[in-house]
Amino acid sequence: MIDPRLLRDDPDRVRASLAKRGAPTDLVDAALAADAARREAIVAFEALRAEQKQQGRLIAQARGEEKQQLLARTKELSAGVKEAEAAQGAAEQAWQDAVRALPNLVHPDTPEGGEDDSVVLETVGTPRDFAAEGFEPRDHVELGRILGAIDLERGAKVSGSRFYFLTGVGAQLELALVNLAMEQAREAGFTQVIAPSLVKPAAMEGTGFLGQAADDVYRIEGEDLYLVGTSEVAMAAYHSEEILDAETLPRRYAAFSPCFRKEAGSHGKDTRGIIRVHWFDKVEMFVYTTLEEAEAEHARLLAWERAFLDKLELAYQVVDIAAGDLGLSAQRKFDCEAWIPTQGKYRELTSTSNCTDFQSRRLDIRTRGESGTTPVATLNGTLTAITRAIVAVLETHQQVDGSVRVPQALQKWMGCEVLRPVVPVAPAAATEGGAGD
RNA sequence: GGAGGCGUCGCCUAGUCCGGUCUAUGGCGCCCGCCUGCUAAGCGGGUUUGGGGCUACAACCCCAUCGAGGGUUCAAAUCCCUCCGCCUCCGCCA
Repeated sequence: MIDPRLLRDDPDRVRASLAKRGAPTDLVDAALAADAARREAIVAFEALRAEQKQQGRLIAQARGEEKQQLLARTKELSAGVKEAEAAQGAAEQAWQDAVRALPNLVHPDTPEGGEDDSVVLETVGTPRDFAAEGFEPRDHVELGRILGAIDLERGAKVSGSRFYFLTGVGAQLELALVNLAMEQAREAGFTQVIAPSLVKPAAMEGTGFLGQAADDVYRIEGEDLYLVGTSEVAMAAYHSEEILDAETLPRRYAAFSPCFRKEAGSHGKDTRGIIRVHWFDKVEMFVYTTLEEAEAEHARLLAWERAFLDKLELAYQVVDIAAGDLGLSAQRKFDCEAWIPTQGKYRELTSTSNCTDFQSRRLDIRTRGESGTTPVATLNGTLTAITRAIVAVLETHQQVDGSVRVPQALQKWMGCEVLRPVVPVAPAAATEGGAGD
């Protein structure tokens, strides 16, 4: 939630931010009206309540006749207090709803507009040129099959579409990626965490995932629990309702957890393979820091994401996500998109968001500064989302005979330099006009 | 799953039976000041959090806050109900 004081003092700034996202600005007027109504209700209730308390003090001291008279009078007051209290509660709730509906203010440098307006900041490495090498790359589904790494048929049989089993070197790859990510995080000073993937509504709500993203969230039937789509949810709620000592900031966590997404509204998109699935595992960086440090920390998170992609020896680009595509919580978001050879394009592998004080206000996470307690900033960034990392690694480092070269950094965790087919494979098809062999 | 115990403003703690200067006690820690060669001790003061009024976003005043939410009552830390969490024992399980 945004700073209510800012809303009151400078509503035009909030309007401008909404406009940049392409969202309706009348939300601001609704929130302002709710704020005025709320304060009015508070004043009314508190006046009555103060009077009631004062009377109560007199009654405690009074005796006999005098006491009876006072009692008669305060009985009437009591009803008024109850009424005013209920009115205040309702006004408070209406105000909460109105303010919480407002998305975070966007960063001044965030590109205006929707999905198509995101800006590529940098391109790193060069996509591998299979044509020059003279063979047609296999996609990760095919590679997964011949390496015995990914079993999609049985995933569908057991759990349905968009599910998979990682087997053999596939399972090894997941563990290797997790280990590599956790090792990097540990060396950078992160605390490693294994986080729960079932959370209470407050955690989901507080991180902003029950807003427009609610359709994508699994809820457990008959229980007041949700399956998280990212461990950001659990890690943001981790310090909820706490005041963190300033000396302990920044607090950096690298959390492993499974992630679950309904992928509602993406029917027909990425139906093949494990690019878009209902469940995957992920190592997520999550940071609590001061508002002053947030932007610099965001740059650091991006650098750590890039360092990891470099270790996987991938070609990728860094994208500054446009305002309309930020989601409720983020002030700014950078995606790292890796080149997927058989798709001929860059696809999101990791993403880092600066949520400033938006989540911490909702979850009540503060720090004690010179000017009293203030909300902290929260930031998150993917170190590795397993399935997409596997797709990029398999497709990028494949060889003509169906084997896959293991990036150097992963070799220590894989215990080998090359993944070899477990079934007989013909050499990949030659590209037309390619060098051949 | 069953039985019992507990939850008070950083930590510990008084208060809860029997509702009313509880406007929450005391200690520890911490902060400020005094004293003092220095330190310690001693002495004095301060020290939950959120919100509102008024404003210089100060000072001051007010309201809420005793795990959470309801209820009873003129009045609730205190009585009643529901929920949550922790501890002990039993059962079960990985």
